[in-house]
Amino acid sequence: MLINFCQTFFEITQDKFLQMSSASKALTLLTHFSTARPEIGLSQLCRIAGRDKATTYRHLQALESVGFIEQNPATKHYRLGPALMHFAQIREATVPRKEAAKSALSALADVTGETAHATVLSGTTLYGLCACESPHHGTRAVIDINIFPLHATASGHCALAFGPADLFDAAVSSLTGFTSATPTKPDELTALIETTRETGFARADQSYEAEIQGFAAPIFDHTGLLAGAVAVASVASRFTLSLEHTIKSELIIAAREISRNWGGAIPAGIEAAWAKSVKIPNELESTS
Amino acid sequence: MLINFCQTFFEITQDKFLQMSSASKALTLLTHFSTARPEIGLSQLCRIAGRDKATTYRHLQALESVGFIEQNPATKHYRLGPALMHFAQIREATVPRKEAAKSALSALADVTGETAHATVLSGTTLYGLCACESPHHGTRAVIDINIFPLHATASGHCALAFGPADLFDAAVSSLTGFTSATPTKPDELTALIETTRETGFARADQSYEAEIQGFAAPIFDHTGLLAGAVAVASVASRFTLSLEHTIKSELIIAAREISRNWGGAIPAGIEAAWAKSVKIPNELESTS
DNA sequence: TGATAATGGTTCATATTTTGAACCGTCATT
DNA sequence: AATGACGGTTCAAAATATGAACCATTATCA
Repeated sequence: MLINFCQTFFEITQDKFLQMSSASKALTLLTHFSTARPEIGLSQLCRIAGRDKATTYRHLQALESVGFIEQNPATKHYRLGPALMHFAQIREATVPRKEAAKSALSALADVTGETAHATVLSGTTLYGLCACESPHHGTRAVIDINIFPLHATASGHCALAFGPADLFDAAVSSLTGFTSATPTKPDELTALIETTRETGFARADQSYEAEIQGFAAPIFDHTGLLAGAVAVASVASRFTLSLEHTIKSELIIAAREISRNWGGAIPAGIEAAWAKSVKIPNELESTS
Repeated sequence: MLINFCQTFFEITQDKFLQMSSASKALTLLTHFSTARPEIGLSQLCRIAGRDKATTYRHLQALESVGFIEQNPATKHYRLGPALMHFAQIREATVPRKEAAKSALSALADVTGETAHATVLSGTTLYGLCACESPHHGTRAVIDINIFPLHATASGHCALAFGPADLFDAAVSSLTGFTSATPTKPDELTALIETTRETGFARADQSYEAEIQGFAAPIFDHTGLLAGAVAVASVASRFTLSLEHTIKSELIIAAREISRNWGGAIPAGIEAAWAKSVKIPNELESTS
């Protein structure tokens, strides 16, 4: 998100820097490194970051002094440093993934008044990670399944839409019919996946359990690949357009937060799809 | 009294920070987090870092704004942030040191039956990179990935013996005594370093933890300079001359392999020292 | 319970640090 | 030999960092 922000709103960043601390300015340099562009020279980085050479140089020196950046002695280009490995290990020990998802799910369940849950993709299997029920209503969805069928659940459609391509073969190989609405033909499934890709959300309209409306959004981890999905299961009888809007808005927030906590970020394409399918802006928590 | 102490302590630390950039000062706050102390409150951190509360607070804000720190909403304490996972991923993709070291460490742990680990030197700090325990014995050393004291660990002695000269000053400035065998006088440390240079190995005889014998060999990267160390921590009670011989032989192999994977090579002088202190030839895989 | 001390967070005048245009030396290209 | 791109450096001007004192809450405890 930070990367997108910096690259997209490039002209604004100069103004932005006026109220940034020096440390933030230096650290922002790190966001320009990626697996696609792992090493950057001084002049090149100045151009990318849109900042003065002397300043950029001093920032790099500061970052190098604490091991966040190191210089390739052969090319004089800079790259991310070894200290990052060290701190990442402590971070992972401090905030394990499940723990990190819990707070987001709790908020999601609380605001929507419905049951929220998160799933994790491992190979071609989608496992339930944890669920959070809202005490708001007497009737509510109870998530007690461990393995989520790819073809019949909203989380599964997210995985199929944004995960590795080989998932589709795995899905069509067992198109079990759970309800009358379960997609049991490959074409039906393809259409649902296509809709999911267009909107950034998956919707399962009583396709796994009758009376349950499922909505899901994808989550990504540090590999940059789909790591799982976050979903809300609501009772169909009290479903409204207003609730749908709330669920979608909150799913975006939750998907962003969980991805962030897992060291990943929502790809720009999905953010764009969300922006189109949900009208309200969602930059609430940035640069607070 | 307490005030006096605080002020003198403060002036000392202040000297250390005089020539540091603001960004470095903010980033050094991160070094106070560890698996043993994963969350730190504001006041507590001020005491640990010996800095002003307002300054520390602003530094934390800066770090939080870029995701290097986050606040536990429940306790208001600070902990390492999610951005570290992101950058560590890119770093590892750029320079896959950890991956490169793993296989060698695994073999080292397997053959010696003891715990093997690798450390990385960044500035004047020696970080733990990864550890590999052998399932061979019930009791074994457990390496809590952390910062390795230069004066008290075998890896540290390797760094002092074969790394940059300014490490020695950094080491003598904090000669903390961990056990009765910890070298706490510069002269003692100098002697140990000298032995390390002569043999090409460092040996830490219960100088960091009681009952732990540490052996280490230096590893070098593409810069031609010392990059870190590879070490074996064995339980003192089952230590024998035969095991020492095995450890040294295997350390040579591991140090060569890791250095090679990191784009470096063992300097001829150290190879010569090894040849003298371990009788069997170890030129098995060279110039293949 | 009420007094006390510790906590996280904020303010503002002071002065230190950061900043960037211009500069230097080197290297590869023309 | 001229050119331009590169990494790196300098110094006056200006934005930024600093810390003592302050506020509001929250333990702590007599």
